[in-house]
Amino acid sequence: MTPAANTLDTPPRNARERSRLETRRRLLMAGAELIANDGLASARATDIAAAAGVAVGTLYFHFGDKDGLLEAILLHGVDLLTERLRTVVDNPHDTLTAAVRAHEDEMLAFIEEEPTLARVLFHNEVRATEVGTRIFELGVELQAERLRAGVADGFFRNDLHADITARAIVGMLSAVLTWWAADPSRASRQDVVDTLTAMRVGGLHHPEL
Amino acid sequence: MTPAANTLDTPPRNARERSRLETRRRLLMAGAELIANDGLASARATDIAAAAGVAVGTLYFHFGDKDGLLEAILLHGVDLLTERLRTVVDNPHDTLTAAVRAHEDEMLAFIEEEPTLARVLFHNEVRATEVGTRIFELGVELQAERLRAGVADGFFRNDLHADITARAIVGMLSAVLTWWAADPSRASRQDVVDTLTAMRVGGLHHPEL
Amino acid sequence: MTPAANTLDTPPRNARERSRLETRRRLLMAGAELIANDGLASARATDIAAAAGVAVGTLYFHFGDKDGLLEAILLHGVDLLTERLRTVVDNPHDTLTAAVRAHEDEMLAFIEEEPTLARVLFHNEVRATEVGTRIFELGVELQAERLRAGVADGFFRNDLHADITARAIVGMLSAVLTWWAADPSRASRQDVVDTLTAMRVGGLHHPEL
Amino acid sequence: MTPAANTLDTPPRNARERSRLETRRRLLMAGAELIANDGLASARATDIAAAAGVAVGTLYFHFGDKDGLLEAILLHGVDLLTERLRTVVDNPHDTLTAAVRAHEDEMLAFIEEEPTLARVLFHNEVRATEVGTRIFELGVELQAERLRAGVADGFFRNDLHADITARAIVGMLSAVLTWWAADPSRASRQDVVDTLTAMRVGGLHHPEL
DNA sequence: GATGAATGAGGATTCATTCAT
DNA sequence: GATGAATGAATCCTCATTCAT
Repeated sequence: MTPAANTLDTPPRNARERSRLETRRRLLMAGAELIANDGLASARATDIAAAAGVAVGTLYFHFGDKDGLLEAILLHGVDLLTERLRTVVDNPHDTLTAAVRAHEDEMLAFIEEEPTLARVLFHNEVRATEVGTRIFELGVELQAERLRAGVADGFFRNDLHADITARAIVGMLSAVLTWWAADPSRASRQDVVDTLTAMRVGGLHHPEL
Repeated sequence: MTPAANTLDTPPRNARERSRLETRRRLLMAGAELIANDGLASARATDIAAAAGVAVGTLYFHFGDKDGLLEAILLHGVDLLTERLRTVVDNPHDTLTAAVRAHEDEMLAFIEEEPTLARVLFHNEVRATEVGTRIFELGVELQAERLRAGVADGFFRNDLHADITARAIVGMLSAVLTWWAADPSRASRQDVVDTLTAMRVGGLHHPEL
Repeated sequence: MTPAANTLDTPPRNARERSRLETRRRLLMAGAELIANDGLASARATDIAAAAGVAVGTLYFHFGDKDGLLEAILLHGVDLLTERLRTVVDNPHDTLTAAVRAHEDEMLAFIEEEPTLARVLFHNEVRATEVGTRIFELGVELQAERLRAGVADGFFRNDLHADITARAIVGMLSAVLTWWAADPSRASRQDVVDTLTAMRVGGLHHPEL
Repeated sequence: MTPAANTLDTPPRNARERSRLETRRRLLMAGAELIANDGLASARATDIAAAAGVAVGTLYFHFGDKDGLLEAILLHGVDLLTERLRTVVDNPHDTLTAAVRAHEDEMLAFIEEEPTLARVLFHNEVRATEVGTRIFELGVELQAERLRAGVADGFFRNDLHADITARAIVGMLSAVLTWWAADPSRASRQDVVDTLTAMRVGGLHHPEL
């Protein structure tokens, strides 16, 4: 019933599909905007649809329910963020510190360049949602894998529990980025990056180093 | 109209006051129980009152509104936790690691001994609340002060921004403790303490050490 | 949460309970009125509450949901009808025909004296409901027992299947009474009673054959 | 705009018309299937079209609206059933009982051989519909005529009111057949036929009385 | 102090139907 | 003939809160 979700895989074949994707995109953006500004609970389905210039039913046609819209927004945000981070990971870095710093830097760049999306992705009310939890757990999972890889490569100390450490890192990032995304004027980008990098590197390196 | 909030300061004078405090206590416990088990949104005011064996109106008499009850529960939890942590802080520790470990240890002990209260205090849905945010910010504030003191004492590196670091630490603790409080069988207490301690100590010590 | 349902068992103890029962009664009657006149689907919860002079929430407080109200109305109708029929059953009748006729007569009397309730109880839209089906099946059950008793007493032929026969009888009554309750001017009470009695007692052929 | 309704009268002239009729048939069958299994309210127009392998618009092109589809299904069912019953009526029967029995027998045969269609034709939810009522009243009308003919021929007693009796008979059949069509394993075909025949011919009392 | 019946604004969701392509 | 994305009026139900007793 719901139209195909994979927006990115195949280019629109015809005018009708192009228009459908355009409508979907408008709903996504309007939803992100309202949620970022008013909060999740205050963002009524009707308002989002109106902001997107369509009828409520259209929102439900595309996303099933309000949670479906939220999920689509979050996944889109994750997609964009992941894309950016991939380029960081692919580039070689001389030191662990440099690698971590590049990572944090990219995150802050994402927040600056996609402030609306970022304020939804990093949002306490959203975080408390079922969908939000799923995304958070996804992040923990990814982080845990990266840690295990780092341990296998000998970069990280192996006496830490990857799952718990991963959760600690994601929790730390989530708290700081949520705070900063809500109002980047609270601290300079440099300060945030410095602090997060120091926290992550200091905690992870071999104690004897 | 609302009875004095400071329940703990002065002992009940007479039978009437004792009964009032008893009612208040029952509401507090029933509220914590329902919120811990069903979540905040599912814990209806009416249900909490029923679980406490009183009428809804009584809940409103004692706490003003539902948020008032939540706040009272959280403050009670913070009280108990603070009490425990004070003994840790007052005891001298040989090393920073020992001090931090004692701190984390006490937190986990609190979760084990007051599981219901802990599952409210460390709860994503609660965290997203206005009251929950206030408590969180309180924690950040305390942590920041402790950090600043540590820097002044020369224990901590002074190139980190206390506010951001404090937020990172509290976010990290919040994420891990919320996860562990929901189901302590997920990881051994030892593992959690080890990981949190390593994260906090590693990130904080002088790089050259 | 829902107030005690047994309205008839114990008299109201105090003013508050008396008022509660009065509200409940008003909702019951308003619901029956609107359903009887507009049909089930057209009788909006808000309208019923307004007709009863209370807020919608009050309807939900008393009956849980719209189906709950319908069920209460139907059970009330069944109660009244059963009460009447009991007096018929208790009175001895010389012949089977007389007994059956008295039974049908009482049903029509009920429809005449409680036209609103009757038009809900005997209503196609209501009949299609889950609750309506339950009530219908209740009638089938009762009829089947009566038949079995009649067979045991030697009044009825024993080569018929009580369950199927009971369903046939109730289906027949339901169709005719629904039709007549909707507009009693369609046929004289006498004609309806005569026909139903004849059908139940003797079938279609000439009595002498 | 709507294609000619009389599908059966004239054979399709060309490929285009054949395809149109095939589409119509597929919608009819898909509709019957979904309504029979999920109920009328749960059978969405979109789902029916999907099950038929066409777009919703096609359903509306062929049947005008959802009620139009339902009506077409019911009329098709009535057609098939009438066809069968005609052969019964045309055959002479020695006794009234034999005639009635043959009639009931044919009905059950129809249910067994066209279970899906039968479960739509004999369906409480459908019965409560405007279209369903029309079909029901059609049955009552036919039955009344047959009764009047029987009285004119001297087969039936003339002291019964044809209209009321007809309604009683159709109500009885409807209730029993709806029940049996939903699950024929509930009773043997023989038992159902026996009971209905006995009810229609002779009533409940001992035959010899 | 306690009670609990009553409130009613508020929002998500449904789904038959349309019409431009 | 067929398509299917878009429509939007229509209703149910929730639940924190109040206040007369």
